[in-house]
Amino acid sequence: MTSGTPTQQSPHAVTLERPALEDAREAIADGIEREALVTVFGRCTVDYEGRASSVLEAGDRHVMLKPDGAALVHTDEGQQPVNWQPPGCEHDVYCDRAGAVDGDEDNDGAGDDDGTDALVLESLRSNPDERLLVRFQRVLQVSTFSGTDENELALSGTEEDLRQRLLEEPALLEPGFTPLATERATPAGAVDIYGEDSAGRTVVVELKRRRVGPDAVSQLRRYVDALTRDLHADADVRGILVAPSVTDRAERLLGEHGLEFVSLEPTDG
Amino acid sequence: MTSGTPTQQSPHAVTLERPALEDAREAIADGIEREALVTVFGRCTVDYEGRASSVLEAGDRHVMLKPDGAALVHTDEGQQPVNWQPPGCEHDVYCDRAGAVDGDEDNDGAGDDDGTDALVLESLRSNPDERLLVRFQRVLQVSTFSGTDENELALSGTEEDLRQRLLEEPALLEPGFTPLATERATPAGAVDIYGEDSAGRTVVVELKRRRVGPDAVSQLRRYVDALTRDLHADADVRGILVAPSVTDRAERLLGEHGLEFVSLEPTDG
DNA sequence: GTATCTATCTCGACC
DNA sequence: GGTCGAGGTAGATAC
Repeated sequence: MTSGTPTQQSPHAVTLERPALEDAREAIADGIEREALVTVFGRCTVDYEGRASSVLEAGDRHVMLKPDGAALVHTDEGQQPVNWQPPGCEHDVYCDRAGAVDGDEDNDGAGDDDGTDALVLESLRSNPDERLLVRFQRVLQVSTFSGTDENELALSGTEEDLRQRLLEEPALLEPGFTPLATERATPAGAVDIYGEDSAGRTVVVELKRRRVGPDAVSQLRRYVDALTRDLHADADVRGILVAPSVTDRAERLLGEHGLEFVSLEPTDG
Repeated sequence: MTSGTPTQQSPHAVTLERPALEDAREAIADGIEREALVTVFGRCTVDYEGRASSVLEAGDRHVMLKPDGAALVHTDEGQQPVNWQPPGCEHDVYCDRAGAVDGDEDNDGAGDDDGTDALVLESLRSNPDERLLVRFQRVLQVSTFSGTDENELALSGTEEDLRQRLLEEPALLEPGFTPLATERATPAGAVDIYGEDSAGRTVVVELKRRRVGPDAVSQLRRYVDALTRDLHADADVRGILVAPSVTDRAERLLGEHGLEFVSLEPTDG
């Protein structure tokens, strides 16, 4: 909760269990207003319309609304939400009397005693125009969470680490290699490491932190082609792919195009 | 909750607010045991070690453990979890007396009155070996959720829809185009649509549901190269990229390699 | 299991 | 804003 404003209270969580839909609506609206993280669990349908479109019939799901405008709908399976909306969206919540949902006519669940038929969460995005609609027939829990989170994730073992490693010890590529630039621009994009071998030939290095397939080889090939044209028609440009390993198809592609491979891990481990 | 076993009770949510760490541990262990979806909100540190490694210092975060073994750690920002574990992991929860965390020596929060220093959630994966450790100094809420979710997401507007559209109406590509196969195998991978134009020339079609960059052009190029070699040395193989639009760099690449582009959306909208 | 490719990819960086 | 490439990408599918 990076909303560490001076007015930040101590961290807290407020929960309603089996609330009437109108009470749930009020708690959610209040949570959005106070820029809390809001969760709702209950029986709902989900509709998405935008770049693609989707429909999800009734089931019990967990919905999270973040103060930055993100929305997540999770089932009990999978790491990914079944539906979502990215940060920057406008969240809205309201009760809907008109939206009777077939198959749920006999309102025997909780939250149906206030005359409303459904609690609707709406999340809107522009550019592209996209809309996420979660319609709850029954709400089992609503929570709002506030807190502080000043720290950021420190991640290591990335491609950036691999680059650092190679720049600090260029001989890991091959004896006599001299790095001259990183992120060197070419018409085909920026080259990871640009340098010279012991014979003075231009070397293009493409780094990948993990085992690579044909895509990485094509990428390296585009860089080599672009640099060959950029320098001289008959320039001798070597292309070297650096990664822990390559797939068979990628290895064949490397051979076909006269490219090389050096096995190296992001970390010394 | 697709765990729709015959013994499935009615959907329910159980919540503890500001529990002692040992009570939290018991509720979480019970939730994991009953294959519920478990959430924990509180002040925690997060460590990940595996393909890469990461450290996240103390802050208030929302953790979700799914019955399929997935784990998600969410801050109040971003659509993506700050740390996670994929489905298939083993979840474990225990209280830790030894793990005193610097900067939190004066235990003034809730849940510190039972003599334990931290509540630890551990999520283990094998192949690759990866470990996620969430250590709570303070727990503000624990919830366990159960329910039923029989329905699956129905998504449209995908690349598959684009393929269907083109197969039903091949003239959308160009008059006289005849599709002969989908997913035709080549040494470079499977071609989306393989067919013939009105002059009997082989046509390779690569589909993308959205605006494409250089990667898609390289992919198409690999297919055309592979098929040219596969058929005859002097075979005339056309490569056509079908997508809503292309970037400038991709367009230039298309021209360089004699490939073509047809603008088409996944849906008629 | 490995390999390949799609994705409402998300995210950040750079122009 | 668009473009580009990385990602602990995840997820599906074919081998």
